[in-house]
Amino acid sequence: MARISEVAALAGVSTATVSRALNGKSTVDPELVARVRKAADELGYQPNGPARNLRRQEAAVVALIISDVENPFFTAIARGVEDVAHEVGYSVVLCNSDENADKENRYIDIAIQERVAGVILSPTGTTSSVGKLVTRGTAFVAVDRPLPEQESDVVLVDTRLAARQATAHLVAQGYNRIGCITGPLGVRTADDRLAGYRDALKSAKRRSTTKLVRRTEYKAAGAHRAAQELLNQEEPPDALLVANSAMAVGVLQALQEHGTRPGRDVGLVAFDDAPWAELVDPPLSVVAQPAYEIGTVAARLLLARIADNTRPPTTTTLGARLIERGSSHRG
Amino acid sequence: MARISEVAALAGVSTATVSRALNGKSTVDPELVARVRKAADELGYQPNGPARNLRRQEAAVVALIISDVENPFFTAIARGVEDVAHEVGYSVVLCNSDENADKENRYIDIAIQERVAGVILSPTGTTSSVGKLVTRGTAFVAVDRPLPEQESDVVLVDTRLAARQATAHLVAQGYNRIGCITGPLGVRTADDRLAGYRDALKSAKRRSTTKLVRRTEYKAAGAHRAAQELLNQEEPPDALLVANSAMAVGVLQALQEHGTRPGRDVGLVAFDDAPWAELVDPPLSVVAQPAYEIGTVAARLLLARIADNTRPPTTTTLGARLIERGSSHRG
DNA sequence: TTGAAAGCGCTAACAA
DNA sequence: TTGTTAGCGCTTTCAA
Repeated sequence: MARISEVAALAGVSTATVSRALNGKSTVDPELVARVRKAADELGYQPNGPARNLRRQEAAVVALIISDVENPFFTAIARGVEDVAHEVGYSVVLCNSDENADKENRYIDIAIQERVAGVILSPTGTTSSVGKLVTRGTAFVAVDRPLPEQESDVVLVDTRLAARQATAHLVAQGYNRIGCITGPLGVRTADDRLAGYRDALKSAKRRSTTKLVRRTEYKAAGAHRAAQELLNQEEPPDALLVANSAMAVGVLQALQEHGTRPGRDVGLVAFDDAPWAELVDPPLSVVAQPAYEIGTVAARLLLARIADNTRPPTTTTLGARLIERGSSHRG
Repeated sequence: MARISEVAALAGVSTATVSRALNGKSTVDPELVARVRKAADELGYQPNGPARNLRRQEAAVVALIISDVENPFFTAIARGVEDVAHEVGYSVVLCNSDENADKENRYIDIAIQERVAGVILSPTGTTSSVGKLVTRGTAFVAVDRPLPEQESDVVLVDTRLAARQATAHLVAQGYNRIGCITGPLGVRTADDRLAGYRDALKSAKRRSTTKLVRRTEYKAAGAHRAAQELLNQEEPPDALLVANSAMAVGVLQALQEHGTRPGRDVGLVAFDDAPWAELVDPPLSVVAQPAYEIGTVAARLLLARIADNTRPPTTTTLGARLIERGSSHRG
């Protein structure tokens, strides 16, 4: 593979000039730039990234560590990040932590080792290994979930309020025994959605009982089991707040198997506006989160922090939007 | 950030010994290994990746360039690749080409610059810039779609056969005017699915007419328009073969708006077994592709090629499976 | 405006 | 088994 010295030789200049010419540095004779370009093209020259990054002590790369590549909420965030990062010449590498603290930790180590310019991550929540980033001074931004230590920029959705509104909507529709299927204990969004659900029951003067609450992985299978359990209880719920769209799949399956019709028999609101939400019968009421915007905001914050790591940390909270459809109406 | 020389100083050994100890090289006194480990821990030492990669002339990274991060088919491939790569200590960086030859090209350049060990990609199909990889001797494997030049390993699904079987199934169910909504001209899977559709019509002695065929982006919006057009024709189709699950969303929407019931009014089979396929009414018949397996096979082929780039190129073709559900039955 | 040369941090060849 | 040292390819002072 061609090296910079070969380009220099072919163009009849020094390697320093090649470097300057190719990196668009101010002061190079235009004629030399042309000669260098031509030589580089002829040789199919591609700069050696590791060498460049070693010398520069930083790579124009941001790492995005998300907890589930198969969750459209996170892939939408990824698009937001990409679009902003690419505008300013950064590459984005996507890493899938799978809601697993070990994998998260591993990817953080890799990000540090590769000397990426910054990291955006949705922390798994447990013993966040993010401390390493802080001590090393690597710029980073948390998305979707705050960090326990909270020493950084973070982009959140007011998910507790959204859960409260969704639950209040179910109350207003006349449902009486409203249940909740949410994510694992310790995952902040899961906790917040549960808290919002309880907030709403409280202001409606409903008793909230743990019998109507289930916590499970943010996946279809867990939610499926949880819904089955709830439905088979002596006093089953007549409505459910479901904490994400993968879970909604499991819940809808369970309802189907149980011969229970959403809306009429069991009111339903789920987080995340999946593309298929309008296709099921009745259409699924959802809490739509501004995922793409989370990504763009996070990327801009990260770029600002890369430029100046002394900025005070900020918290950006975006709103979610309840979209009422048939699954939360008795009619 | 701590350097290897600091670890060496603290442990009272040379940098070479630190390097050997930390990389698990055969011959180091166990006692020294312990001392080095301790020193490294104390300093929070993380090796400098660019320096290591520069020296080694290769990074233990494989780049996976897929055409749509939001398509579950590709994210499932990504999981397969990850699982295999991680087993042998490689990291995977995921890049989203967005079905855009420029972005694909850009990511290929980056992969070359970063000296990744190998590349797995679903080529956009046009003027594949993959040639660069070949000339540079970077290992790579194509997935989902073959390359025009075809000088490499490739993992495919027999999508033409699958399309043929799906169409034959619609014929067998008594549908007469079967249409097809497929992806853009030049995208191989789109072409193949159309060809399989035509194969089936031919063996069933049905006339195939371009009036019942539409080509569009592999997205919901395009398929939605296409379905509307088809339905508003004088002689609308009474069945449709749809080339992926994002498109199926658009088509189902169009049918809903048109007051047309899948199965009874318009038979429907779509590619890709989305998690929601069983939730719509009637459940959607699909062609399930072995996406995860594509990923694992591709990753293993890539590893083999990294180890030995002189292997003859292979083509692996996996089968797809037709899952008949309500949307392709008149009853 | 250009070139010579140092040096980023690591690994591996060679020497001891 | 361990240490010394060269050098991976680039960018960037410093000098001309």
